[in-house]
Amino acid sequence: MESLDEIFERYLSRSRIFKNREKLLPDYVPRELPHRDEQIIKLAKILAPALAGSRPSNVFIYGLTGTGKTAVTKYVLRRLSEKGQDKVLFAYVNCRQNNTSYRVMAELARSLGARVPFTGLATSEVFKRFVRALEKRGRIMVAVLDEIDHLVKRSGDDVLYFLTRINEQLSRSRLSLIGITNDLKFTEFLDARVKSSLGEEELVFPPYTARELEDILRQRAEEAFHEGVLAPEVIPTCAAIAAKQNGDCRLALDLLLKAADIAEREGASRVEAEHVRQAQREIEKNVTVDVIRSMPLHVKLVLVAIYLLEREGAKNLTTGLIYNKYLEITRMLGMDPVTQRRVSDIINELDMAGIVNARVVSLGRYGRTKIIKISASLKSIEEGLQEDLFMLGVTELVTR
DNA sequence: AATCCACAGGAAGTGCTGGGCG
DNA sequence: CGCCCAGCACTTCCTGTGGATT
Repeated sequence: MESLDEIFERYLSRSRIFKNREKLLPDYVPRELPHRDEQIIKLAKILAPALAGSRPSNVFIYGLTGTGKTAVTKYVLRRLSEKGQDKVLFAYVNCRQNNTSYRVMAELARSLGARVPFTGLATSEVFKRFVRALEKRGRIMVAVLDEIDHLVKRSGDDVLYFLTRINEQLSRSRLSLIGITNDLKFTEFLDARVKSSLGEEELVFPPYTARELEDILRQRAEEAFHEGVLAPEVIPTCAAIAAKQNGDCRLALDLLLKAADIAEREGASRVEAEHVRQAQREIEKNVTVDVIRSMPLHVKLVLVAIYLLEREGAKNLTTGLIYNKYLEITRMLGMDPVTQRRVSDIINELDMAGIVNARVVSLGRYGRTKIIKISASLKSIEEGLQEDLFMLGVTELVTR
């Protein structure tokens, strides 16, 4: 066991591995974005008219996670605002975090300095405040709606309808929209008018190949690490793992960061390929554990039911089977159960979160149901559930 | 070809929290 | 103060359905 002194000392005496750790964090936008020249130029051409005072076309950006959509957008906007001084207004809203009409509008209005409480107002009131604030500024505004599919799936396209037509209500100002999504089929859910308006221009981001990921990592590594601290296989390993995950650059960078963190924690002088593999396991586990921890109680109880059934060796878990087990658990705890309808939704939520795998099948005479399988590791499920079960005094359910 | 199971999953509504606004 | 708002977890009521079995 190392002493506290030793732990703090390592940070005081500056890292042996990191030169600048921040350059690997997900929200850092580097000075150059390798292999995205085409997209950068196209986006810049679309947005450039803003500098001349005319409204740029709306843009729709597609691409899987970690293909550089957000980075390219932020990069181009940053360069544009450097050139345009305060001619152009910008707003960036992440619709995964702000996944309701109200919250998106509140973010946009706030970016213009309007005062909007985080709850309490009618959405139409927030619309009004946004319009008023924008009109007062008398500028062109470019609003980025990142992960816009989350918004539409939850709250419909009313906000988008409003935003795409907002220019009719403005005389001194203009609004352009950039919609970013990683769901390629998502436009199907859109109102035709919204779809055509938002899709005035389209931009596609293909996944990075392993080679391209290596280039990116090398460039970042140069900024982030001291020379010679990476074993030669480290970058190719990160790139290869991430390339398998749809060429997800965010994952590649995260792997590199975590691997280096692990190496540093160990007091190693170099990052080795083994650290990358450890990092991979840690990332996978952390994601599920965090997701489970933050879930409402009954979602956890349903997960306990699934977990127990799976451990009992039950095959072909169906909704009904799980519901019965869940009822048993709530009875044991003396709690009121939720309805089967709700449990059906909970199973879908668990599926969306990647913790279980649920698919609807028809068993003919034996009805139509969902077949559920656990897809996360049992260990991380145990870890995610532990605290709550401890509070309920039933830890023994999950630990043997 | 008709039947019928075991649910899926849509629509609308409730009760609660945490906040407006005048 | 009273009334209104959004969001969330959840309920109630409901119609729909793929395909093995009759």
